[in-house]
Amino acid sequence: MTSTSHDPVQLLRDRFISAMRAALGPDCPPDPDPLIGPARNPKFGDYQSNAAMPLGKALGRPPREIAQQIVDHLDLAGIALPPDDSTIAGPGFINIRLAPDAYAGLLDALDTPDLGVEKPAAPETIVVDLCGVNLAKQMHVGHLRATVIGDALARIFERLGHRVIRQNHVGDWGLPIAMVTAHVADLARRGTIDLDKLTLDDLDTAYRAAQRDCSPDRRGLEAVRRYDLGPKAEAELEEQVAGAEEALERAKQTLIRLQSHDGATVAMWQRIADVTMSACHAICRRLHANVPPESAAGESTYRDELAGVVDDLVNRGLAVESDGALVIDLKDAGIAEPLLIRKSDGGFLYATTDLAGIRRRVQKLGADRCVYAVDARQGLHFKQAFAGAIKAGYARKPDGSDARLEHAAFGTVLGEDNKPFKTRSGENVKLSDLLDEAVVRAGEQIKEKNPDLPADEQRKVAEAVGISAIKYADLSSDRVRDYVFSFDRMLMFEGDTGPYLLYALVRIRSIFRNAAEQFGVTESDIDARRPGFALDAPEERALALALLQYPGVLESTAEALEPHRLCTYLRTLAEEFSRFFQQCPVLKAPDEATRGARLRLCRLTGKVLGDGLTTLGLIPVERM
RNA sequence: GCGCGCGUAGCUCAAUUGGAUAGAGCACCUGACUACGGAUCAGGAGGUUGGGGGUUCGACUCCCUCCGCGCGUACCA
Repeated sequence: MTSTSHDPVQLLRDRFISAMRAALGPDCPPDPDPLIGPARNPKFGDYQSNAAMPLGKALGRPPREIAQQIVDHLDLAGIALPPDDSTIAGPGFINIRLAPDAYAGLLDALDTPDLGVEKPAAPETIVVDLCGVNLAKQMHVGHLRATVIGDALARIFERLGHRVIRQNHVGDWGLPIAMVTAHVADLARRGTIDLDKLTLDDLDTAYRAAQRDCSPDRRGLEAVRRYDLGPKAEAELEEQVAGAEEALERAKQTLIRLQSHDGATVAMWQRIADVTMSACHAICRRLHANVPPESAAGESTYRDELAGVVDDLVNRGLAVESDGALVIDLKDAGIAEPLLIRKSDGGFLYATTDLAGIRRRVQKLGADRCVYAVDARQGLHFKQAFAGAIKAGYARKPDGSDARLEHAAFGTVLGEDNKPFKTRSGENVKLSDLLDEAVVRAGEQIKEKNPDLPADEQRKVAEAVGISAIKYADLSSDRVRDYVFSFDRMLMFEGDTGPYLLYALVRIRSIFRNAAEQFGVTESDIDARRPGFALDAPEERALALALLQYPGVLESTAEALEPHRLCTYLRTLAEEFSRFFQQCPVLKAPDEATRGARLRLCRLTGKVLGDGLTTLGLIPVERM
């Protein structure tokens, strides 16, 4: 497999594979992996191969001997310095230092419109489950993660040239939704609310009221009777229980009417859906998360498929009865807990819907890969649903293989007290309030640090910085871990934060504003003339090495479904740029050639940084 | 009970998936042509990677065991 890549890792990989084949002959594995990566420590070189040690183990020979053999057959012409005494080190590391004149060529090759990211040979269709709002409920921090992480993953796939289909699996069906529908209908009938001016706040309140009204306090009633707390308390609770049972019954009737497409009931439900979804889409737009209306694929859209799914599973003997319910046994997949697909009362469960969801994604949407950005607490559920879907053949692709089904699980957002992020009274924090506060705080800092910014730009910048800060805080640590939500930390303008990354880009923009003023040179001039890279200073070479890693980082981020890798990379890139910027004068460079070379380096850094930030879903600005 | 996840510097987090002397940021200390945006940079200090055992050339990473925290464990989604 030859590569036309300009990514040094790929180039070195090809050279190493040839060398390994030549050096080891029949001992060489059929698909040798040279294990090339950026050098762990710059003092050893720029890149390293770790292939000799595992080979030594496999062949039962000293790894250094194997390393020597590989090096003897290694042709590094045009890429790296020829091997010397320090090439093989330690137990058998092979260290590579790029040839000084290779840097410029590699960077020049990277400086294409797609920044070295090659179109995939076979683009995949990847369905990303994200956002997952519920009808009649405010979005909160949980939705923040599902939206921000899901959108970032989707953007990364898109950036790599895959076909991405976003699915907002809206919780818009079932008894809880029927409860709130019935409740809102009641309120409307009594004239307590105005349907024309219905807000999500109204619905959120109604949702909780409906939940309460439909939960009979039987334990309370028992307790009152057991401890004989008096006829008054007993009567109150009896009334509560009776009322709740009645409300629950009405909700069930409402659900039946919904299922049978009763006009007035459906209209009420639709009104609730419209209000919820327009609020959801407004928040997503504000978050710069691409969750368009057409990505909505609520549970309701599966309602007519569920009976078919269950019949199918029963007919094929995959689902069996157990205690009156229907289950799929998954012991052969190593899962003790069976997957419930129908309740003993005949109702379907969310697993049923998710099976139908997988079937639709793979069979109808053509998914090669289904990614679910969903809370880690759903781990067992997805393990079961995936195993069940595979067992049922719902994940089978036309070529006979199974689509990849992956749960991009994320941890809980915690408050400063290390407990799940809630208000003091134990309520979920509204996502919109959270965004507001981040923006206000960002605005205060911007006003202080850059008072000359016109007021309207200040507002725009504060919005971008505040939102980016929240998103970066959510994306920058390992997905599955819980993290503590702290405005103070995420909005620091230094350190590992969104604002710091935005700032690095702002400095580059500023250089070009000055370059235009002082020398009449613009970014598009640099793009057109493409002045040669110089890369004499160590800071320039370090920055160049960082830039060259970009395509590889995007790949590994997509493979692992871990946006924090891209975050870490961008922060390192920003740091390398700051070092370069500190050490190497650009506009005050000693001569015109150096100035041009450094402007070109700034330009390319700006492109990669800007591209990376956008790919994560952050919002770059010109000034801040 | 069983299962899953987590435990790394005072704090918040990384570690190319088994590689070299475990790295960053905050906070702390010392410096930087009086600043191409200092919202920066250079340096210092800070560690028995929860404990113990094992696997091997090599372990934060894999296996066993114990401790602590969180979550999940069939008719809610």
